[in-house]
Amino acid sequence: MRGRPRSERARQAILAAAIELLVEHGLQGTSVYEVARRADVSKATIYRWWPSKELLALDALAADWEPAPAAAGMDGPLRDDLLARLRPWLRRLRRRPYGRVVAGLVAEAQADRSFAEPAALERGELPASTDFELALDLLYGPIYHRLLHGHAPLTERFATEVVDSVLAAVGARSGTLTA
Amino acid sequence: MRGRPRSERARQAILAAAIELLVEHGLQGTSVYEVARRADVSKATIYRWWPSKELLALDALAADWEPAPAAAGMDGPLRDDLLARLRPWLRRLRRRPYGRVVAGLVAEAQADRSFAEPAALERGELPASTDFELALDLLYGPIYHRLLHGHAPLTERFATEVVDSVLAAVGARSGTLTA
Amino acid sequence: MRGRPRSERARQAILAAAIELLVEHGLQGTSVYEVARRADVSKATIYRWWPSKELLALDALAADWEPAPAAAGMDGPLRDDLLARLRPWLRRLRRRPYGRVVAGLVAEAQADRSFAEPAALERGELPASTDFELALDLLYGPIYHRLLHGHAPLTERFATEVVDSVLAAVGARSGTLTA
Amino acid sequence: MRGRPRSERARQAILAAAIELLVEHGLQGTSVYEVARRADVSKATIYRWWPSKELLALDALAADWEPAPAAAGMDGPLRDDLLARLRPWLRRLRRRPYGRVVAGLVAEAQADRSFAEPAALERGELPASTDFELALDLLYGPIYHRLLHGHAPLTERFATEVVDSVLAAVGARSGTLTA
DNA sequence: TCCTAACCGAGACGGTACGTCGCGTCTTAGG
DNA sequence: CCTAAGACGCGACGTACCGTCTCGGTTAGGA
Repeated sequence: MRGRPRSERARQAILAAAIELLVEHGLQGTSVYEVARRADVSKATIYRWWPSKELLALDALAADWEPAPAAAGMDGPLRDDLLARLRPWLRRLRRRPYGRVVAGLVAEAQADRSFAEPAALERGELPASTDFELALDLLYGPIYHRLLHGHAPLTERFATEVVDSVLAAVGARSGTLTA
Repeated sequence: MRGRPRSERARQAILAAAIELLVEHGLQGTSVYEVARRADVSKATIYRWWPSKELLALDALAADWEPAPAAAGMDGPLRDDLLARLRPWLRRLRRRPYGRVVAGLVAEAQADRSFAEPAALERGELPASTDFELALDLLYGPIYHRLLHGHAPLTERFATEVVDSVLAAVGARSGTLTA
Repeated sequence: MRGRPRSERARQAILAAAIELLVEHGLQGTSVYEVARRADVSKATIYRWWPSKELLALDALAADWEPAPAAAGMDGPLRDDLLARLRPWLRRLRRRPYGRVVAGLVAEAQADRSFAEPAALERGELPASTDFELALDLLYGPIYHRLLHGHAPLTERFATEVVDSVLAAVGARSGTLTA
Repeated sequence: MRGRPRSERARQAILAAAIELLVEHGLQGTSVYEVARRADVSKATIYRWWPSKELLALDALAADWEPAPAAAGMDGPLRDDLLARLRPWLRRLRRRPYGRVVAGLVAEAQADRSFAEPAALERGELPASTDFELALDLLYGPIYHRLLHGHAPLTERFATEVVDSVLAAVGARSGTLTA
């Protein structure tokens, strides 16, 4: 590889400054200039690596997301598995007011659906008749709703209730679920 | 009251132009100048009656919402009542791609919670132990999720499934409801 | 005329700030932002009326040029007439170090030739054989040279010498001039 | 002296690319990056040997100037000597549109005065009363004026006329010279 | 022969200014 | 009192160049 290597320090400083400003002021309220200033970096350096403020925000969000906790067991009952996945997610959402950022991003792009996909379907635990898209809506919908609406906290109990609600719904529809 | 009266023609033209541009380009992608141009109206006239672009968007959205269908019966079973309320809502959402507007508004303000509040609680039909906030999340969450995510259509069937899911969940938690 | 009228105050403040910065820092060293700041004006207002920094500089230069002193008599001998025109010009050039600005502008545009054109030729005082372009070079060239080079002052005596030089040259070539 | 020697190929390629771009786009319109690209050279290599774009331009201009034609005889009459110096200069100026470069450089630096200085003064041919600075203005001024203004070609005849004009002027002032 | 200093290309970096765009405010003239 | 027209201050946008700075790789001497 030729040329001066990309500055790792700059990359991290940019992402750190970005997430800081984003959770505080939201996507609209965050200017690239201010990110550059806080990161002690040139604005051009930001645009060299991120084509827009929005994609920087997406990246900053992802980077702030602590590395997935191994996701561990794939073999327990579905309920436990879903909870094991949701809980750390909510824990992170509680730690910082990501709502403003996510709301801004939702206005531009689509969220990623890669989270639950492999989890349930591939293991065949869900009744064959289950509408998978529906399950996603029932699972993610309430969480996003509460996150964006901010009318109630994203507690552990809430996670349990959402998961149980999905399982009850799916079970009710198929009449087969153990849950 | 003296002086020239407010131009009703201008009001309607503004709202019509606004909703048109909003569903096409989203909140961010819509400029007040362009709304004024399309409505053949002065920008100042817009700001005389709406304090900001966002509030204009909210108003334009509300105005485009066909007048509520009387909301009629309050006395049927809860399931029928919820469905009677959701169905016309989804019908309107299917008519036009409101997703982009709503996403933009969510990024700024909070949605209104006035819809379901009177419906269920006041009638005491929900089990006493029910977490009302949770019910709201379970009901609205999936709909917003599908609206904003756009991964599947907001069909009548979807409405039924969401309502049934909420009732199943609530029933499961309280041990009393089978719907 | 409809709409808010252009702010005369802004126009003058912009031109004043511009010429001030231009004579101090030259064309390159003057930023539109700084002009805006000093004039207590928005940068957009500048670009609304001047398409570029260079054209603003040209305008600022012209505006700073005190209104031509009537140019009066057209009937004296050519020598007196040329001197009457050159003197106030040099006086203004001495007042402020326009060299830096002019140098910058010369690098972009062409100077105006409207000054001497009507003066001599139309009065037929110059010998018919005179190469008019040459006369212009002989008259303006030394002045610009001294202005841009800055190696000697633009004195009254210098003006006299340049004019006499031109007349001597032209007389020598034609063998007819009174001078 | 150890280490890899400076690449002569790079030096020449840089100067060639530079003068090419300079006469085409002027000093402002020429970017160091583009010079590097055309010369197939690193930008750092340019800055290792030239401290700034302007000094590179000066060097490129000098390099493009064909080696002085020996300047030969110092013993002829002044008129012949001046013409012998001016003619090749104008010939070069006709070859390429150096005007844009020179204008750019004038805006930054001062031209060199080394050309005519030794020529006349040291030989005592000019009347003692002559203002030497004035002679320089009268000689160079018209040439620069025509070069930068571009209103007429820098012909051989023009050179003759300028020289004669200077001599006439100087002669007229001193009352001794007829040239 | 191989070490090592000075070179070279590539290209990322901090800065600074550019010219544009949109917001929400204002100042006119006119209905 | 309302309206259209449109200029205004503000502030962010994304781009372009400047001159500096690492990198890895190349090319001579001197040991």
